[in-house]
Amino acid sequence: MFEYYSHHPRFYVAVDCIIFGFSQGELSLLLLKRKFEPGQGEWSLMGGFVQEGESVDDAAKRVLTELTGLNDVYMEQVGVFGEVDRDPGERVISTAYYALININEYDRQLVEEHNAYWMKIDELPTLLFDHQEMVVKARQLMKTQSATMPIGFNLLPELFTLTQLQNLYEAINGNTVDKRNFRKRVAENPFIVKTPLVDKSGSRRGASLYKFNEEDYKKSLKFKL
Amino acid sequence: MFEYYSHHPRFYVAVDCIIFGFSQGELSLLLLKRKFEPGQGEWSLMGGFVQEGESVDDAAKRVLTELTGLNDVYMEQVGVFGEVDRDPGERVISTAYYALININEYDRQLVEEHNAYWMKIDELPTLLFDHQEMVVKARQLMKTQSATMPIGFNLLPELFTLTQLQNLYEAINGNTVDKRNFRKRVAENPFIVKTPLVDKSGSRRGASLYKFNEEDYKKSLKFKL
DNA sequence: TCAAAAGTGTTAATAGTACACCCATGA
DNA sequence: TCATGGGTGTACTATTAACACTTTTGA
Repeated sequence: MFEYYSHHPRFYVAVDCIIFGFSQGELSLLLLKRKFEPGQGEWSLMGGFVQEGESVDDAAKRVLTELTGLNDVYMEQVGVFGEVDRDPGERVISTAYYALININEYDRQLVEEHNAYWMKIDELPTLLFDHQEMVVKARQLMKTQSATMPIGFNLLPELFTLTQLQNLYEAINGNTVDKRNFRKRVAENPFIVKTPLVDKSGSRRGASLYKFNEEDYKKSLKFKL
Repeated sequence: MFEYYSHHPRFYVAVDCIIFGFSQGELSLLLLKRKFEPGQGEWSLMGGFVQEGESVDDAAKRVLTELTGLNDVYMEQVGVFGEVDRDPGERVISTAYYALININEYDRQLVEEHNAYWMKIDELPTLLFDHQEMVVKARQLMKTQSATMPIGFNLLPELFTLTQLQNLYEAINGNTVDKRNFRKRVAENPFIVKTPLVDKSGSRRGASLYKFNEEDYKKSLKFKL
């Protein structure tokens, strides 16, 4: 086409996914024990190569679906990792994305086929290449974004208790907060609404179930917790 | 090497730079009036292709130096732009970076050779491809980062008055703030230190010149303005 | 009846915002 | 002497943080 492009080199372009899940008050990542070279036997993020006719964002979605069977998952771009020797096999430029999934809803068979396991975020194994760095950056970004965007709900079931929500925010921020202060903030948030339903599984007394009203949020696009 | 890679397509990978400058109380971007196809005659960001043996970050630095003659410039990655048809000539995956430079210190001849001009940030021309989107994302990111990282000083001379500093923060945040409140915040910041020097160019009375103590900042890595 | 989680208000401390006048100087 | 930008303090408001006991109910 234009001569402008043709003297320049071309590169393999990949995507890698930092897949967050939440259960039992703890954040986890879905990691692969690699079945192939390079890095066979090592732990890595789920990744894949960008294809012709596919945007980078779409490649990330495809790769996530290949592993989890899920569509319409919340994903955000973390950044480009473009060091020359980051992959010892060949030069590959990779874009990291984080994904937030409901840990109860993925396709267990696909995950098993890929040799993938949930690992608690504070007990992660050593990861190959620069995947460690991707995870650090993804955690940081997710934490920042969760303060001003209602992304945490992607990690919870549609109906959740306030204790679950508080545990989630504590896990994301790596702190603990006072229960009364937390619930006061929730009460001030017009998009977190109480349902008449009660979850009896976590206590004898039972806890009210809440949901996030996404429709109303989309009208205002303001969120704070 | 590994067969793993070889079936996958390869892509041109580029970088584009959103170059911020500050003078007369206004933020500007350094933009090119393109001398070549595709997009000849249109306005664009300064860009270039990643080369073999060069990291993506290094490509961004090189491209910035090609235009401005400056080294050691503050740059941050804004994100990957990977839509299939974003460049009508060929498929190019581009990573945007923003750069903050002291508007008094670039190489004017190089800039002229590249057909580049400073354009006020609120009077930008229409940009080609998805460069508009890159600029929006860069402005947003820069604004966010300037609240918690001492990046604004890259846009100022080493010695600056408090009025200049206030004008800068107002330009970044798109607001105006009370002078006394602003100066109170500055006084609480241990890294912004008064020098005995006075700038008589902006007023009859003269204004004290301040500097940012980068050494002390690096020891604490905490910043707030 | 008691263990275990749910639920509930008030007060103090801190941070942020609003506001107006005098000062120093060169032309 | 006066026009211009530099410099300063206080009172009010809003937000955030600290803190402890009662309720419900199934085992």
